[in-house]
Amino acid sequence: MTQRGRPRSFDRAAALRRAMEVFWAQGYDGTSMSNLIAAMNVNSPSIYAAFGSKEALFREAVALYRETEGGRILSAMTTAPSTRAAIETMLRVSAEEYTRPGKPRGCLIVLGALHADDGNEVMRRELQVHRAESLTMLLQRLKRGVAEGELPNGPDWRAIATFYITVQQGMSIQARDGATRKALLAVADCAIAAWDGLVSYRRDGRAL
Amino acid sequence: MTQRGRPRSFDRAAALRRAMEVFWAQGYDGTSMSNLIAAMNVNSPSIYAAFGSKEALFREAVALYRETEGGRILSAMTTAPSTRAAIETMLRVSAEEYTRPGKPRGCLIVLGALHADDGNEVMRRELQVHRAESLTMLLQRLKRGVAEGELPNGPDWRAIATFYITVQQGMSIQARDGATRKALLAVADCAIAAWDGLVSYRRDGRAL
DNA sequence: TCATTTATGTGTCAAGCGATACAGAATATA
DNA sequence: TATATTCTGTATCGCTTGACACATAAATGA
Repeated sequence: MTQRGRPRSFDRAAALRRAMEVFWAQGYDGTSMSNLIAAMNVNSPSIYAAFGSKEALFREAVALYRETEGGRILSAMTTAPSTRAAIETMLRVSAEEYTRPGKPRGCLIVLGALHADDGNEVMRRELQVHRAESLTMLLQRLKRGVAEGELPNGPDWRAIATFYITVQQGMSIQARDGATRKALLAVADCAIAAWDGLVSYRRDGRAL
Repeated sequence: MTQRGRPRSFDRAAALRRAMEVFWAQGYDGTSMSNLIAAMNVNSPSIYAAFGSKEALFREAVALYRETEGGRILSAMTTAPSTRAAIETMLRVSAEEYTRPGKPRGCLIVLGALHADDGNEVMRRELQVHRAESLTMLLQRLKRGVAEGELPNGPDWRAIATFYITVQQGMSIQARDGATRKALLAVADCAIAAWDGLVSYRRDGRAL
């Protein structure tokens, strides 16, 4: 029993990529079905048949973003030789991803649904969960460094992880405002400049 | 020749404050006239008579925000005894402002209109200008430190100013995601931990 | 007292929103 | 070839959006 009925006349994966870019550039609320119809070059009944709803389409777009763009940040982080290099790589690859020519600037997951207006509380919370996962993964990387003896046990690693995630998220806004790749890399360098001081925190929580 | 005609039956300043809080919480696009009518407790013809349009109302709301909430950050920065204290104060006051109980979290100017959907390009650009001004003011404070001999002439002060603004903007997103005031203050501490290293940058741009 | 001026509440406008009903077209199975 | 199945384009649904027309209410000035 193979495929029944009239075959789909458009490339579902390609259409999803287009949708992802529109959501990425304009956010969930800022993207209308008209925008999607134009970008995907697919009429709305076919979009609904293939993806279910605007909400479901956004969910798939976010999943695709995490696999592709977001995945490059993560994999770069996990293959780094040291904890410090992992953080540095995360920030530097983020700077590059957020300023790719021909692509929307900044991060879809950070900028996609920040406000809780009337109907989009669900999507906002889902992106919030994804953002929280980024923190968790960075924190796990730090704790691995501690477990392996690379890093001391004293510092507030959660605070440090939060700091670097905050810098990364701020870079999304900077990218949206037109910051160059070079400028974002300089921001990453500045953040890394804090590392040595942060790692050598004393018991009382103050820098040496 | 005093006031002619029927007097206004609502407090314009109070209604503007209410509007500001709605825009602050939901953004420009995310806020509908229905939301404003409900929050301000004023019917739409009266809103249009008093403020002109949704766009003009948002403009006034942003101006009010800058005078009040934003003003507290700036004045704290200008009265600081040293450049380092100015930056530290800016970040710490930001952490406090972004987590005031009973108020929307994060910064109206940072979060108010990030996307360029169909009709709001004008407001996005205006907020962008305001954000650029924040960078300019911080940079001027740094250059003052250099001029007064407090700081050396070598470091890329624009990059350093951009770094601290990036942290501040990232804090808006963190605040939106529910970060506690304590957590944001810890982020500020981490950012400040970078200061000494940044100030002592060598000619070649690498840390000592 | 009465014209003038300004603000108010009711009701509504055209346009756009997300989502579908429907009939026809294109495939697989029987 | 006949039938069942699935996708396509047209056209439109009910609803919300930002904005405003209109008649009325409440003030001042002559």
